[in-house]
Amino acid sequence: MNAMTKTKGVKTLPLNTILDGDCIEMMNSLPEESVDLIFADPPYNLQLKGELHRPDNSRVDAVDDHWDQFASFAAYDQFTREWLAAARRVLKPNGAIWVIGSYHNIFRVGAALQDAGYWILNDVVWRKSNPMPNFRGKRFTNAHETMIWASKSEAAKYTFNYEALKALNEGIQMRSDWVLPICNGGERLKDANGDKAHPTQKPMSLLHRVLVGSTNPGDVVLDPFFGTGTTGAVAKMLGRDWIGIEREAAYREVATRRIADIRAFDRSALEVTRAKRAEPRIPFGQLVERGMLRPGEMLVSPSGKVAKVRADGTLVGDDVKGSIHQVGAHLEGAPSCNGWTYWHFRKDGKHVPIDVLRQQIRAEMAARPH
Amino acid sequence: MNAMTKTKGVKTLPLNTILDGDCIEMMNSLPEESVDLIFADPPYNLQLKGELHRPDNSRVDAVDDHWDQFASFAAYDQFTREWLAAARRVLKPNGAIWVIGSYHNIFRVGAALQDAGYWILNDVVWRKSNPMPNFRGKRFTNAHETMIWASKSEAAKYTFNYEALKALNEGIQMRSDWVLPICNGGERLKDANGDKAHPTQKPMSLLHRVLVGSTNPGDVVLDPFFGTGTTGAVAKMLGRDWIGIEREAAYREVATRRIADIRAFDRSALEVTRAKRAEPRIPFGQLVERGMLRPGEMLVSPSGKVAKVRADGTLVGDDVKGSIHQVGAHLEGAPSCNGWTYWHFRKDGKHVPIDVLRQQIRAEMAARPH
DNA sequence: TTTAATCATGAATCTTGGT
DNA sequence: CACCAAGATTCATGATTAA
Repeated sequence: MNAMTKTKGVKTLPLNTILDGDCIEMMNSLPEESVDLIFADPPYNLQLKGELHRPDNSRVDAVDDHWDQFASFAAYDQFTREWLAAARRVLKPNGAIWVIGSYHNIFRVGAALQDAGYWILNDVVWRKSNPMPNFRGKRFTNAHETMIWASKSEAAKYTFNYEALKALNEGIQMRSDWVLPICNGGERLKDANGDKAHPTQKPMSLLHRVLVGSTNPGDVVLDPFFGTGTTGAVAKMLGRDWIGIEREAAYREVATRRIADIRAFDRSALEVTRAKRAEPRIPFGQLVERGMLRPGEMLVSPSGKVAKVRADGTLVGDDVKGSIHQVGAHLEGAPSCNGWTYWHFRKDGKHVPIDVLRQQIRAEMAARPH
Repeated sequence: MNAMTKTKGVKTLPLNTILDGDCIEMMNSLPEESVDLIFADPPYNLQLKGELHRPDNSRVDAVDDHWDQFASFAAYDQFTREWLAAARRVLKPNGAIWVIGSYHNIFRVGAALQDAGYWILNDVVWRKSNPMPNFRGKRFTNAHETMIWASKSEAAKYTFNYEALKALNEGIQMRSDWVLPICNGGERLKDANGDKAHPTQKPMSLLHRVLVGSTNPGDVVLDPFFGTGTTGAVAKMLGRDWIGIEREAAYREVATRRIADIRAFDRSALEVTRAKRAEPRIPFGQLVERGMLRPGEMLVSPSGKVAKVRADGTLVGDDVKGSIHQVGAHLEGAPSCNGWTYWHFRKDGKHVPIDVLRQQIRAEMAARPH
């Protein structure tokens, strides 16, 4: 599945390929609003010290020389703002972006994201289980990196596979701090000399969690700083389409070989636990229509409130009538109420939530889709 | 020890007192280059919209105080730059600053710190052991806050008590992520009505680690957003001098009473700081994320039942899907099942319990406990 | 008196689809 | 766009109440 067109625009989307060139130019060559997710691992600006030289190469003596400091950060800021703008252009309205960085650059990236109109959803800390120690004992072990997850706008309906992430975390909702080992061992790519092929290769486990959590199978994932292609490798595994941009030929070659060796997981393994919201909606009245509940039958709540079922699928209680949710909320004096779990009917002398009847209908619908 | 003079300047340093007024004006009234450390917990600019209810319909008591309201990012940035400039003026040349924040404000603060000429030494993540959950399941649990530790300049000889922190951390060098509980229980200050005296009181354990690590006894610690005075309380305990600035009379009164009750070098201060070592709970999903098992791979049980691994760490078998424990229990018709010992994967033609993979991860964690 | 069950709450940018 | 209604959604901890 190469170079397929997925948009209505004139330009085609070069799916599952690595583009050779500057990330800003290449992003600007792609169709507008065409990708679902961007994962970006931009330069960390660690060479800042080197940029603290004047144009004539004289060394800056005073460390509080604001002009030089500003000039250096300003250059990084300008680069950041430009690639974030280009990224924004190719992102679908309901798309999202992840950016990873360290304290050297992440504050500037985060501020630029906000200034560009992105809406931060979380900052996520990758807590390294095996970081490099601080050898000189002058600072804290730099044991984490920071990722920012942001939607294109405040109003965007971003993808978040809450239930899948909760399942990944053994039933407890996923937190903003992820403990994962750094990339080493067999996963770490080596060049012909046996040296590491890329200085900052990210672990696949990190991308696995990002892509399972914020994309669906078939989505298009763009990585403008592709490096050795961890994003593409995990995207292929997980049945997502990907686009990489990388200037360095050596990285492109390593990434190409690497991704070619990846086998995608079969489709059924990619199905993840669905959110209830994705289930088909069943009006309460259908339970009455199908005879699962009889008009006139009394429902009870855990707190002992009662209401009577009417033929049109509404309830009537003391002083109130309306939907199962409205009557429940009114009787509890609560701002809202999920009537499906609140109301119970009597069966074999026991109280059973009416939600089990809804589940029966859904099971039937799944067995006979039409 | 009140109102002692510790500098050569004309102005005196109002040690161990709370100054009433705007933090910028009050800092500008202090002598230049007179304090050793600044700890700042500025407004976060949360920009909350409507109300939020827990699933049980109770209302979340949000931070909606007037002091956290800013008209725009630009207004917040200007405020930040002004107080950071004033802080810079009172800081000794070898002094340092800590600022705490969340993703709402910390990127702007960090960029402003760098622009003002501060030199970031570490960003430190406070990982909350008991954060508030994300009730609506729309994002990751916001389980951490970020602190930036910066010296006044790149050349500054900042204080870092490496050995003390290593001792606090059971002999292993202190990392940039600190697991500490939020402030609750008896430590949480209450007002006359029994409500929390301040919406964002920080735990003493956090300040303990900051002050042990980056000050010496007799140093002067300034907190321009004093609130209920956690910084002053811990400073007094640890034999450091402190200066607080706080506009709200109610907070000043609570802080004054609180600090008066503190006894220096209270043994309990040390006990509070010791973080409990987290139990190494390993979600099954981590085996998938780490590539130890592949989505689509089949697991078998001793009784011959089979199930397929999915990308989100759930299993799917005949007629059932869920966690390794749920699926095992269902297939055996048992009330419960230990999936770790029940399920086996195939390796070199043999069936190996998946618990072996969990033990591998635990062994890695034991070798590198943090 | 002891133990178990229940309740309260924390720096939160916390829904979605139809009319 | 506004408005309305359906209905989905929580973890750890300490205090309080019940047994």
